[in-house]
Amino acid sequence: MPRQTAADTRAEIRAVAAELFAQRGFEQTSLREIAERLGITKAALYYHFPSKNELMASLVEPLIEDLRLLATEVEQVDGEVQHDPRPIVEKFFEICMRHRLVLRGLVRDVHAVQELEILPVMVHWRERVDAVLVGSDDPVDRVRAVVALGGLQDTVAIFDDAELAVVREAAIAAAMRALLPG
Amino acid sequence: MPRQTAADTRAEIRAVAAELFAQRGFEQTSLREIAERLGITKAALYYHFPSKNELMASLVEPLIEDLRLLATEVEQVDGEVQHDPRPIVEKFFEICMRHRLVLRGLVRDVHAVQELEILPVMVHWRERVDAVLVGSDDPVDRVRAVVALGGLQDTVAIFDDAELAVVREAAIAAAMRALLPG
DNA sequence: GTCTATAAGGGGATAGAC
DNA sequence: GTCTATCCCCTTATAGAC
Repeated sequence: MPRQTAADTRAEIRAVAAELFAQRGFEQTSLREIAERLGITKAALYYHFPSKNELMASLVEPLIEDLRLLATEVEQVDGEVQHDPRPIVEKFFEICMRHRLVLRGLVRDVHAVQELEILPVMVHWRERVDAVLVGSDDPVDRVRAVVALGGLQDTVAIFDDAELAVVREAAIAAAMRALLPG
Repeated sequence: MPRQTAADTRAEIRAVAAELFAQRGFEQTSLREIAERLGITKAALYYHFPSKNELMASLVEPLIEDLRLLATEVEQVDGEVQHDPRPIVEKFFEICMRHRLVLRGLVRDVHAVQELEILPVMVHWRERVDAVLVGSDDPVDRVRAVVALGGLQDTVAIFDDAELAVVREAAIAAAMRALLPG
């Protein structure tokens, strides 16, 4: 079998891109630097991805999809039975963990998010999850969900991977308390 | 009196820069665009600020100073009497409000923060406030402060100015609950 | 699949006229 | 105080050879 297939290179480009994006943000990561790390040239990147935006979008799409799935899932359950917020909070934390490299990149550079037009999409799904969590779309209620989920997102962005495993339960517990009506 | 003094222009540059930085992040805001909005040229900016970094630093310094004051103040009170976390949380929220334009810029582009070498400083003061709030510097305890203060910071970044006045009390209450030992 | 070479444009910054 | 003109670097992206 070949030592290096197109699929391999594509995966390696995505991995290096995700790492650099997490460190510097999208706009500050140049195709030159991605290529240098892989020992290939910029031009070679264009064989695998038609543009830098397409490359970025291929990293962000799985996060968007997971948020969309969470929102639609919790809305269905919400309509049928009395919901318990804890599983939703836990699932949101897992999504942040799974996509933490991309998330750090997004937090560090929202400009790319605007260019890719994913900001409205993300805000949309977050708002729908917020509404289920607090049972209302009034800002005065929603702010509890913003503090809870925003606090979790910051936790994933601030602590390193080893610490995250340790603080997981305490972070979710803190978010649950933030959610309670005052 | 003159229609346009140096101090006026300097203040206008800072105001426009802060607004653009909040929208786009630091690196994505070019001197060209700042100059265009003011109806002057890039070169004219260099009469008022020696470099782009100096201009950015002049926006961020007041925030840093307020964080430093908060940290040193709460550490002194902490040593003398049993502290009540609520005034600290309220003061942190006020600082976020006062510097919300700069804060939005920082959240959107941490690369400039690295370049200006203010990230270690901010992390330093945040950590010291965290330690006072939870009475420990163990990550498992500290994460409660990260969720609480991070949640407040996200609130200021997400809601617009009109909404912020309304959700203020609910946000602080949610942060206070996140802070409680689990 | 990857290369070299190059186009086209934006960035920060400076010199010197007015 | 602000201008015009310019420098040099870096960026994304493309054409065409191998």
